[in-house]
Amino acid sequence: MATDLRPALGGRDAAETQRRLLDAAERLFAERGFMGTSIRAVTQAAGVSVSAANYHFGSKEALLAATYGRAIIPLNEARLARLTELERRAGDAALPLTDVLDAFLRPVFESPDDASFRGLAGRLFSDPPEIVAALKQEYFGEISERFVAALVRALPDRDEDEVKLAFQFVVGVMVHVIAGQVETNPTPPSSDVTETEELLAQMIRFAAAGLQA
Amino acid sequence: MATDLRPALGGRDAAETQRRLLDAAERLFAERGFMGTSIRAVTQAAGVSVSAANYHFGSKEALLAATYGRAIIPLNEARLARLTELERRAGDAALPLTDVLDAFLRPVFESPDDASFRGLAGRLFSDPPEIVAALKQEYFGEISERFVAALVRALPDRDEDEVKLAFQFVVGVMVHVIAGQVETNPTPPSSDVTETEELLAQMIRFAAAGLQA
DNA sequence: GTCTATAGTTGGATAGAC
DNA sequence: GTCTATCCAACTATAGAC
Repeated sequence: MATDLRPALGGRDAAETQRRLLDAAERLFAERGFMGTSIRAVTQAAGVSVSAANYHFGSKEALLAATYGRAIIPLNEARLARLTELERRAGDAALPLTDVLDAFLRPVFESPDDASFRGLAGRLFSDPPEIVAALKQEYFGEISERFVAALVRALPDRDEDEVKLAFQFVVGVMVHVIAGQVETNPTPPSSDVTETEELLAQMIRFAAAGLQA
Repeated sequence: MATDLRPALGGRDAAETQRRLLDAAERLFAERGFMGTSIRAVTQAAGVSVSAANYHFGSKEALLAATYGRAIIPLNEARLARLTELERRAGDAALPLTDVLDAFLRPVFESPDDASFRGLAGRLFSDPPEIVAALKQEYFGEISERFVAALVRALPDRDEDEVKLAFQFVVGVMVHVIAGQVETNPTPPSSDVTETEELLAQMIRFAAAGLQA
C-alpha cells in the first residue's frame, strides 16, 4: 500500500535514504555532539553506505546543517505562531508573562514523538563555536530577539538589561532540561504526558518568578 | 631565585611539564570538549612532546581526570567550607536562602585568574556520558546532595521534590553561564570584578525567586 | 624524563563499477 | 542512486634511543 514506489533503477528511494540519514544524524548528533559523532556511525545507524551521506549532503557539516533545518524550523514556526497570537490578543495591554514563557518553551517539549531532537537544540550551546555559531544565529537569533522583546513588554516595570539577562538564564534552564540533565521524580500515577506537562509547569513557574524578582 | 632546581639529567622538570600539560588541557577541554580536543593539540599548546602526555598521565582519559581533579577539588572544598560555616552559624534555625546559593555559586566565579576552568565544569553536562559520567558523580554527586539538603532546610514550607527540581534548574543556569553562553551588558564604568559581582547577584536573585515560587 | 619514530586505528571524503 | 574499494590525513598509544 501507500506511496512506496521504488525507483525502477538501482537501490532505495532517495528521499527515504535522506530521511533515514537525518533520523540517525538527529539522534547521534544530539546524544554525542558533532565531534563525538562520525559519519560512519550515522550511516551505520541509518543502514546506508558511507558514500550515500556524502552524496546526499556533501559533507559532515552540511549533514549537520540539514539536520538542524529539518528539526528546528517547524519548532520555531510554532513558537512564533504562538507569540504572534498572544500579541494579537493582548492588543496594547502588557503581555501575560507565563503565556510568553509557555509559547517559548512548550513547542520544544511537545513537538515530536521522540526526545532526540530536543538534545540537538541544546548542542547549539555546547558544540564547538566554529561548527555551530552560524547555525545558532540562524535558528536562535530571531527567536531570541522576538521573545526578549515580548518579555520586556510583559514586564514594563523592570529594567530592560535585567530582563535580557534573565531571559538568558531561562535559556540555560531550558538547555539543561533538553540536554537530558534533569532527573524528575514523578509522583506515582504519572504518564509521560502528565510528567512532561508537570515539568513544563515547574519550569514556567521558576522562570516567571525569576524574571519578576 | 626560588626553588627552580632543574634536575641534573635530561630535559625539563617533571612537575613543570605536568603543570604545563594540565594548564593546556584545562583550557582546551573546556573550550572544545573531550572529543574535540586531541592529545596533539594539548601537547602542542603546552610545548611538550606527544609522548610526554602519555608518560605522565597514561592516556587521554586519564589526562582529563587529572585535569578535573586539579581544577575542581579546591572549588568543591571552598563550597563545602562556606556551607558548613553557614550551618554552624544558623544553629537550628532555617538557613538563609541567598547565602546558600552564594556558597554554591560564588566559588565557581571567583576562583582562578582565568575563565578556562569554569568551562570545564560545564563539560560535565555536555561531553559524552561514557567519558564524564564517573567524573560527574565524583565531583558533583556529594556537592549536589549537600546543597539540596541545605536548600530544603532553607525552604521548610516547600515540597522537597520541587526543591530538588528547582535546584537542577539553578544548576542549568550556572552551567550556561560558565559555558560562556551568557552575554552581559555591563553598565559603562565597570571593572571585571564588579561585572562578575553583578552577574553573581543577578543569578542569586533569579534563583532565589524561582526556588521560592 | 624526554625525545623521535612508528605502529595500528579510525576519520572524512572520493572514484568508479553497477 | 547506491554500492565497494580506496586514498590520505589525523588520531592514540607505544617502543626505544638518549
